[in-house]
Amino acid sequence: MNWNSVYELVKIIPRGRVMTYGQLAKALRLPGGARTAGRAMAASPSGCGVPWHRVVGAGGKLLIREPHASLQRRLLESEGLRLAEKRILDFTNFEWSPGKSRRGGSPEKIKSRRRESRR
DNA sequence: ATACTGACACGGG
DNA sequence: CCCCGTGCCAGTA
Repeated sequence: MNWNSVYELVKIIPRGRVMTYGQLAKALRLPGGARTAGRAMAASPSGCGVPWHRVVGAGGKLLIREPHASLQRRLLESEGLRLAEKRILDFTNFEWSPGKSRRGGSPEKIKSRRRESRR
């Protein structure tokens, strides 16, 4: 599969922001949903401009296992994100969506938008 | 070719 | 709040 689209989207995730696999899948309309997004990220070339560490599980959960888990945590902390043992604290404040390129340092509150797509 | 696993998400206990 | 099971697609053995 051509994960190029996925990588492109991941590349445009601003520093200090994160996106979930599900969101990625929805944005690109990937068949299979988050699973496919996860696969794409797993196949993402290391150290090639793809900030894979900015992609996390739903709710900001850190699903990646070692040896990349430590690296991801370190990178996220480096970007100013506060991390718990298994998830990102205040994740809702850092969740980024394409189109809402809101730069300004302090993320605004995100409205509770769930279940938008209803066939 | 089939079977199993995997950087997921959601529902239920 | 936590953990477990299922559905999904693609890649590898």
